[in-house]
Amino acid sequence: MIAIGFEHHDHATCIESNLRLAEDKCVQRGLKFTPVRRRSLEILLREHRAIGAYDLLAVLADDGHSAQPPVAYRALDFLVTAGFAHKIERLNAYIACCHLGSDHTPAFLICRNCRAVGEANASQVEIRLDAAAQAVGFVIERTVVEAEGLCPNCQDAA
Amino acid sequence: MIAIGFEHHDHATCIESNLRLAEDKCVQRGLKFTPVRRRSLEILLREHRAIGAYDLLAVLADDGHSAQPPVAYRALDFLVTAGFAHKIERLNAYIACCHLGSDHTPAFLICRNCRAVGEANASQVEIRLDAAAQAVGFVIERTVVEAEGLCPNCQDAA
DNA sequence: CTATAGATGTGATATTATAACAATGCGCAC
DNA sequence: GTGCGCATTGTTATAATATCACATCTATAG
Repeated sequence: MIAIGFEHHDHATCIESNLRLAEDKCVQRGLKFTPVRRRSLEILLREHRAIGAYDLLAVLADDGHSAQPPVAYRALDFLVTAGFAHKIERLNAYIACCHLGSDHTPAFLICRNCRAVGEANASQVEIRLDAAAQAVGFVIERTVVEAEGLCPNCQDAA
Repeated sequence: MIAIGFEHHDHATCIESNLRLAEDKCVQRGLKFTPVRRRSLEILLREHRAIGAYDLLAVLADDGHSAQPPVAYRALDFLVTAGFAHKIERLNAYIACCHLGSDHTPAFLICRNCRAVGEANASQVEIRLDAAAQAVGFVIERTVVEAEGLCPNCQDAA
């Protein structure tokens, strides 16, 4: 299980390539990567932090888009459904996916101080939970794994 | 990893004994198990389902308590902090703990249809995540593990 | 008895999310 | 190319969840 998100990397390239990847996926699947949707993903990609729907909305509004909540929620819903972004339940906030497109069960490492979020693989977790679930006849459809704590930077600051 | 919550059991006894346990814990730790707090836990214990803060508030109001939101949120905060209840992040709702008092990392099985919630042990999950976290220097303080799906009853109904 | 800290009462407000319906645009059958 | 159908977007309103701020009460340690 490898965690991504707290290492340094070429961020401009990271944004570009993920946007391209998303575009490709949309073409493959016949989804419409409209300007608001594309721009929303771009905004999320600029951070490796969780962003609230209303934060996203504020940026979209600056761009000249309509500033009504459904605009942001629809874009987020599209991105999450397409697998381009995830919702961080613990924060009621959203983050761009960093293994864009590949099918996966993410686990998140959430800094309670700066809201930076790292993404790890939780497939092992899912397997174990599934065993427990089967024992009581429960069928799992989706799993949320979120660990809250302090990221390296915020530990140093403290 | 064993899941609890979907089996039949003597519910009256379950409520009674958990309330007594909570009372004991409060005495041990010098916490005040006030009427609103006790009643709130009782309300949560009556269900093995997740209850919204405003649902709880409505019941408290019927009892003659003040119907302002802080009443419910304070009681819930106390119960969660004491380990007598958990918040289900996925639902923004609350549930009584069913291993009351024992220190544990819970994992939840949440029925998306009836909101029934089973509690399993996630200590294995925590260990694995911790390994991934350490690799990037992240310190985990708390872990949320929530699986969403269909409980045995709701599978039959469908 | 009294100072204190924790608990509660209460009104206001912040934050997150959805409903409902009209208007627009875009691909496609004809 | 026209018009039909459907997904997307615009817009208003409102629902659901959560917190702030400050006054008042209560138990209890000293």
